[in-house]
Amino acid sequence: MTIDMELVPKQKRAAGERCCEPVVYPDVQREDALRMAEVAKALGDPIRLQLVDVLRKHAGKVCVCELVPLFDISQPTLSHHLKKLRDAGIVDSERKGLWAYYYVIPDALKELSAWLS
Amino acid sequence: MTIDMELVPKQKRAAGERCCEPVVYPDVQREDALRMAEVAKALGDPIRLQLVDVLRKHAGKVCVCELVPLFDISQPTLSHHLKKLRDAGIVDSERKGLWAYYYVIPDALKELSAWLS
DNA sequence: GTTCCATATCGATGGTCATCTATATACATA
DNA sequence: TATGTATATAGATGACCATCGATATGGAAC
Repeated sequence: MTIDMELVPKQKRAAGERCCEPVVYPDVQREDALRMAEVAKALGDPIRLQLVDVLRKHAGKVCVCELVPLFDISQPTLSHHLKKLRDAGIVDSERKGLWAYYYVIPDALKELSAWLS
Repeated sequence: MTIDMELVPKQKRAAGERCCEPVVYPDVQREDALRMAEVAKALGDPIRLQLVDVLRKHAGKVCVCELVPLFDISQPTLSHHLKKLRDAGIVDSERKGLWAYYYVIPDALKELSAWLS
């Protein structure tokens, strides 16, 4: 890309000095950033991060009733966190009678993980 | 770990049925989760995620004056985002005269990246 | 010294968040 | 049908967030 000289500080431009190397536009476009930031935001709470950690450790699906006693929060608050994770597309759930089973959606963390590494 | 039978629903316990496999405690402990969630939270905004993307593309340090025109936000708002990233330990800055240079701290994203993959 | 510039901070605003208690929902048991 | 149980939703509260315009800071140029 070219440099818009209007963006280079005037006082230094006269002396031919630049503040730094030409800037590089983000490789990550706005839409990619929105998608990945949504996932990162959902992981930006320690309880949700631990929830995802527990769910990922299980091959199968985990009952909410097993998750509640792991955390020092009320059941509605846990339910709220699970909803946040579901809204972010990280987990999904399945109902069987009274019980609800949650699991991590395969590849849900793939894009963010790839960008991070 | 052992299962606390008090946590297993009573109606099903009588029949010997379990809701799911025994739960596994998070491998990620509270302190690890706090640390990683702090990083994830800082990346949980599309502008900050793009900022980190731009900074990572540069070997050296990038002047704030080059960053401002890349985003459709005011200079104070950009400054606020850079502060958030610095508070999260993701970036650091250096002043030279009027200009401020930001760069990604090596390995700042390492722990979260490793956990994600 | 005075003016100009890049960046950071301040103060306000409207929105979102995590959490709780209380309640609803929907299924199971007796 | 009546009662109990697992989960979700509703409503409230106090804290935090992204954003802005205005201003402060502190260095550079004239």
